[in-house]
Amino acid sequence: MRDLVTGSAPGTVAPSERDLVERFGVARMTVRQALDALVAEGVLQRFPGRGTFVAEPRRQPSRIASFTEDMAGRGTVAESRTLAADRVKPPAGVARALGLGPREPVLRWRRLRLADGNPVCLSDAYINAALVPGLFDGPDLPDSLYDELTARGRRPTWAEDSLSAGVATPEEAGLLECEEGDVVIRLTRRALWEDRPIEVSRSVYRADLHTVSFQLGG
Amino acid sequence: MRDLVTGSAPGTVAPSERDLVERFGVARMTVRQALDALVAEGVLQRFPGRGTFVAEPRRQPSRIASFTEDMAGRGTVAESRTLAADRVKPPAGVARALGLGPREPVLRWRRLRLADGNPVCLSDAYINAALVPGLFDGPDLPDSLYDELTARGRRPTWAEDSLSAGVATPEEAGLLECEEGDVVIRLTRRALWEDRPIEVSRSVYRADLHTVSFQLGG
DNA sequence: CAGTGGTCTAGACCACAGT
DNA sequence: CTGTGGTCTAGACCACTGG
Repeated sequence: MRDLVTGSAPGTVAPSERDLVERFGVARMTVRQALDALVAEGVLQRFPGRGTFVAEPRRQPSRIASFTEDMAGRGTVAESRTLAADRVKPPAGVARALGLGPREPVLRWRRLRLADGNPVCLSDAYINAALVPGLFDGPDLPDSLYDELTARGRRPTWAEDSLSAGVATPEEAGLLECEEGDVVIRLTRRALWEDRPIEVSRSVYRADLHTVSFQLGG
Repeated sequence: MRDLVTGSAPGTVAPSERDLVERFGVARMTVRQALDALVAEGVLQRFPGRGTFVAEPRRQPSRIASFTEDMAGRGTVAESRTLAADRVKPPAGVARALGLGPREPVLRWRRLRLADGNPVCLSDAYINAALVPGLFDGPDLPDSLYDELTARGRRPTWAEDSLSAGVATPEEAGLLECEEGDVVIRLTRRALWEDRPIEVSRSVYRADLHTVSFQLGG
């Protein structure tokens, strides 16, 4: 069904509903339900009295992207160096954001992120261990946190990113290969899976090497 | 129809489809179409074999918000002081982002934004004059750009916000009542209405007074 | 005018939950 | 087992568009 229109240029007329009824030997309500799905996806657009047309591709709001995906979208090569991957007693703010008590197990994954070879970001991801058991137990660490969460059916379904700006601490400056006091962007993400907090991350970006962007819908 | 469930606690069972058929003396396909709309809105959720239930309120991704709306969402009072509202020859970058030639008319609205009385943001909004004719021609300026665009059926349908960080210039520091060299967040918005660029704005926030956040979906 | 999508009817059979 | 939503049929009338 989808084959009839996908690949067609935006603005192309789709076959009329009554056409499809004959072609597939099916009731019109059935045709409409199939078309309804495509309309909901934004593939088709209906105009009463005129017909059904292939829609202009919709601009999408930002989805929840990982660093790797973000960089891929910019056409730059992301690298990652793990500085720590362990079980920690979470900082109080992180425990609160994860909705966990101070004793509940939390995994931390500290990474230095490079874009095209330059150190742009230092990130600490705190993960609710109960939702991703054995994450660090394999012989190797996962290549990508979000790929691993996706593979386990735990990819975040909602997230809030909060951005502030400040200056690099001595430790941050050392890792990011910049000067103490250089301007940095601080990004905190709180990510939920099915309304349960699964990941809280704190990232520090070198402001001279990185801008952060978001696409917003209607 | 909507009255039957709205206001009910999440998790409440809705009347079954066959119930509604009898109650309204209508065909089941008709009932389903009505329910489909509520399901699409996220008000209801269906479970095959069990029934239809009032859904948990969905977390929403960020919509395109104005400064005023953003502040209202945080429970703080927004004020605005207009520093300039005029027709300008746009900076080259702005003209490009608006998809206009350097000669086409662009309106600029420069405002100082206060939150709870503190100057937190200096913003320049550049507006495609052709899409909002006579915006500044009335005896008074509009109270809110986005309210005015909404009233004219021109509220942006899509936008991209890009964030970077830096330090305040002497001019910015003077207006924002901070020190030259203080850390600031720079936010550029490119807003489209029906795929046509309508507004480009550049805002500078005092990093010590403001954080920016975005909610992301799936 | 003929053709389009929008809506509706009064049935039907299916797969699936819970008892 | 009964009741639920999921899907489907073979019609019907309406409002709207375009020639």
